[in-house]
Amino acid sequence: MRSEKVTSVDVAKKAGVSQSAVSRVFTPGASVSPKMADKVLKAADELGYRPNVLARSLITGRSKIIGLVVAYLENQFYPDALEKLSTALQEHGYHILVFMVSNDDASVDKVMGELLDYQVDGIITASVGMSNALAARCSAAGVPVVLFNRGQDDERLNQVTSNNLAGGRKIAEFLLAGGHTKIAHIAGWSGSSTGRDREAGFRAGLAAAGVEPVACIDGMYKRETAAAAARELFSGKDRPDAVFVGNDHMAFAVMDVLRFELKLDVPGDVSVVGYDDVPLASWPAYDLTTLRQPSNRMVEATVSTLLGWIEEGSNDVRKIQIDGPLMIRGSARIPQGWPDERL
Amino acid sequence: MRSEKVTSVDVAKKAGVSQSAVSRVFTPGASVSPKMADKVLKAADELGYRPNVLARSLITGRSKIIGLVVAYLENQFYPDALEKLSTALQEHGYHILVFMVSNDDASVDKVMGELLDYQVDGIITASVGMSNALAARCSAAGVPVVLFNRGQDDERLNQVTSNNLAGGRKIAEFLLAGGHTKIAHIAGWSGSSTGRDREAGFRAGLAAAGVEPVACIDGMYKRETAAAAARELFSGKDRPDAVFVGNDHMAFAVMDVLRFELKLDVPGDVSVVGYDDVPLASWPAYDLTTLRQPSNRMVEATVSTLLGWIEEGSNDVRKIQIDGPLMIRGSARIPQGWPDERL
DNA sequence: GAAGTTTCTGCATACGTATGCAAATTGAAT
DNA sequence: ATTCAATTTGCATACGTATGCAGAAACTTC
Repeated sequence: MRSEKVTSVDVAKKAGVSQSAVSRVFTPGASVSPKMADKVLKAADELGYRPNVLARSLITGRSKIIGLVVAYLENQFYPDALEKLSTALQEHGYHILVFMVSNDDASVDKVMGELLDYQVDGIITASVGMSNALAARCSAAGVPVVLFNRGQDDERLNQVTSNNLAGGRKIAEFLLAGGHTKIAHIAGWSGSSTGRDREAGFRAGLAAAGVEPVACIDGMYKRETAAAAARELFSGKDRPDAVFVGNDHMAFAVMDVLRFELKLDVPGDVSVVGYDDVPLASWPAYDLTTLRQPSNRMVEATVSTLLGWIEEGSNDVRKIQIDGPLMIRGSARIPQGWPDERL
Repeated sequence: MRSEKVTSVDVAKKAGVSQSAVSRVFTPGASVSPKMADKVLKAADELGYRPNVLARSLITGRSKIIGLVVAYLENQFYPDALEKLSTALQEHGYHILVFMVSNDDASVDKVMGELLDYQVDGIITASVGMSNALAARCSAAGVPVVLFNRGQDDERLNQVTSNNLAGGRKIAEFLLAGGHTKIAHIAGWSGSSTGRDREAGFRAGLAAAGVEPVACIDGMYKRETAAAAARELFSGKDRPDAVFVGNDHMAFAVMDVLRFELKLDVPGDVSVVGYDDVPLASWPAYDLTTLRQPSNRMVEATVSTLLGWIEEGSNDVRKIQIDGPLMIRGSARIPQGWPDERL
């Protein structure tokens, strides 16, 4: 009942040819005559032979495996990205090996070690940073890294993000145009470039009109933290009339608190704007105005960067920023005559 | 700038021992003297040596890779399960290789072939069925399979589900006790055992009280299909006063239609009950009454089954059903004195 | 049909590790 | 010190595949 592996040697024997011939038939671009290919494929088919990827990778140095490091899948943005990444890579013959981490350096380091043990051809980190030591190790091992939705200064790391600065600014302009005067921000985790950049862009946008946010709290990209922040900001008498929340995942928590705990009307009493445009944002229950991170294009950029390094030996580090439109929906007051970018 | 692999041979040379000695130091349970271990570990450390998992698996026949086949991650139940599965397996030294499929046999067959090429130690399919031919191939290859959240009659396939029959019945009883008289069902995909079992249990529960559902539509586990079904069911004059929706993901779509398109009150006009208890179900915006699939225990059962086959050579096929409680929330009328199972 | 060119094939070896076997070392017991 | 057992080590080989090299075969061209 144990497995009965069929190897290229078996096929060779059955077809009456050499093992190398079999190998060549299954290696795209190798030199084989049609006759040979026929013979071999027939034998292979009868035996149910398929090349062993692991053995192959031992010799080619290519495993066809991409390591994905991710901290949590609760924020819908990430499963969505994972699905798209996996599908896109699959079309190129690669597959994703998943590594869950908690977002501290020790955990990332440990996991990344295991990752390299698998001889992955490349690494994608989703919303996870890397220590410099680690970046050095990957670089030394010749394994390209793309930070997906996270920036970092290291000169060895590719990165793909949305244009968070521009996005933050656009949201500031939108809220100002809507006539809001007391504008707050529940920010993304300050330990992340995305959180910092969105805040910086947002502040810059307000500052251009001589405005300052009435409050700015780190929501840590967590529902609970964001909810607590919302309670703090909006319980008092002199509450803000608008809030930009650092991502949709937190924005949902904030809206829940505003509506169901504090009985405030959104957008009547408070305008709420998020960031990401996850599928849930367009569901009528939230109908959230939010800045879209174009995950399709981000995935595309990630995959092409990675494959460029792996298959074409590229070695220019790319720091890609992709602009996204503001998705205007019902959770924030819409300024008179504001152009809808989606049109 | 290309990679400089350091192998066990390098370490052996540096430590002045044989390659086998190095191998043994890194093989748990092998016979090595403390002195030897010290020498080798020191050399390994200085060179930054780590064993090559792929080369190792070539010889041991164990890749430490588990293939996960999954159709879509939009339904929050699956990313949640994926996260838990991955974390649990990681603790045992295994990792998940992801394969996305569309849910038709051809796609599954193709992908499953690639899967076996990677010499995976085991396969988990999440909400995806398998052709018999495929089951046979996995079995012949000695690769254990666990169907997660999907049942199938094949005698070679392990499976872990919630008790869908009991769950469906429990929901019927709950709705009947609430005094509902016109009860409809927007069912899970009829091509899946979960969809069929939930419906069967639900019908049985109603039948026990001499009641029949006023309507029963296949929602295909898709938002759009479920929404269309809701429009059809609830647009007319003589609308149902309760609906059991085959999973939470569809139930959210149904609630959106009821509230925002048809301006009906939930649960005032219509009671809605879902199935899964994904995190979103407990958010106040939906506050969905739903039957919990205990994903923690389902994951635990999946992992222990799989590891039993892989590491202990178990070969009894397990068909595990796990009971879950009804999570009573605000989307359905609560019968007088109905016991809260969670207490 | 001979010479030259191109295409194809088999041989041998390599990838990085684990493991059976026998030799070498250690330790215990006399 | 000597014998015997137990432990540790190195040697050689195997896992399943890809590929450089040289020879064989096929095809051109005159």
